[in-house]
Amino acid sequence: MADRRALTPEQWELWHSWMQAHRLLQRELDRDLQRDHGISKAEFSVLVTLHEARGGAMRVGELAESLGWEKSRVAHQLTRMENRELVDRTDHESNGRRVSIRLTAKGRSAAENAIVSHGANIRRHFFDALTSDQAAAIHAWSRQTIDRDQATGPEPANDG
Amino acid sequence: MADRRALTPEQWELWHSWMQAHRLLQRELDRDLQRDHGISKAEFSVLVTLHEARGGAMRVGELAESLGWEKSRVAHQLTRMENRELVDRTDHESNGRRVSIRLTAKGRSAAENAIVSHGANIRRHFFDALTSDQAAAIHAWSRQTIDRDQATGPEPANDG
DNA sequence: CTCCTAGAGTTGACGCGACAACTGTAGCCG
DNA sequence: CGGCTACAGTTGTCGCGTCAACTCTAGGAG
Repeated sequence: MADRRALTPEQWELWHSWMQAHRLLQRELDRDLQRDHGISKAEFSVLVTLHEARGGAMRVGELAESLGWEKSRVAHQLTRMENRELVDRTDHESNGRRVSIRLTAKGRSAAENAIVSHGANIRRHFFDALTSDQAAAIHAWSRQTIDRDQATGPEPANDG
Repeated sequence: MADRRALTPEQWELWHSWMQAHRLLQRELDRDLQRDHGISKAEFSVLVTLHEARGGAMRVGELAESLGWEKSRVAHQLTRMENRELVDRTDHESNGRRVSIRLTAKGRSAAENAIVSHGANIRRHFFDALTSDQAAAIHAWSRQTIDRDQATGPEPANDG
């Protein structure tokens, strides 16, 4: 079934390029965000998600679901962000272990300031250098990969 | 209704999908490699690069150049791999600080065992979900991004 | 009531990756 | 010779991300 050599040299080259390009892009965006707004892109994602939450508060599980992250990752991230006073955790009154996550004033303003410029950076570093064919290819692969993963291993908590 | 003015909703969706798909893929590949061969993909990259080196030895800088990694990253990785007895560092004879990196027997066999199955996993999780047009588009973007990065930031330490 | 389980959330350990600061050697120039 | 610089490599620190193990609460079965 499988060839002796699983991939051709061209495929290895493609693979290597793809990984490296992705890493370079991530580094670039993270640097920009850090320099201009003092936050990382993981922090950005959390801030924006909270900012868009109606009521301004979410539970950890909702955040994880909405971000597509594992809960433990969210918990760790929130710990770091709480230390930096971007969010706070308030015990949900009388509701046991449930916790409400909220933006602090600092977190809110970081979210609002960062969102436009981060979008502009993504555009500059990514979309501007992308043909529509390339965008379509990447999008198709991404959707497919996510769908396949959800089909084969629905590990991230999925209420249902 | 976000303040997401810099990018269209479709672009944000593409971006978000891509980030997540990439992470899922990496996790999948890393899990497979860990389960089947007891190594990570970072370790795999180093092992294969050393395995293909003529003479079986490389210096840290060559490794960094060949992998497209920063030297500090290589040094940290080598420390971990040395602890796990996958490689060893031998002082280059009488040549001051220069160091030769070599595979151990364990490292060599890990490399040889892992390469086919990792290739097969990459194919299964990545290439099988791509048409050749999509692969070409992704390859083009990757090369473009890497070239652009090398043009804009070749690090001041490298050139006089 | 007590035990048992399920779910939400947290924690610790560990590896990856980036950056900055450091060590040590070679070579050059006064 | 002493000092300056360039370069190769290492180290420390920190944030990200995963996994496994843990705590705490609620709810159900005996």
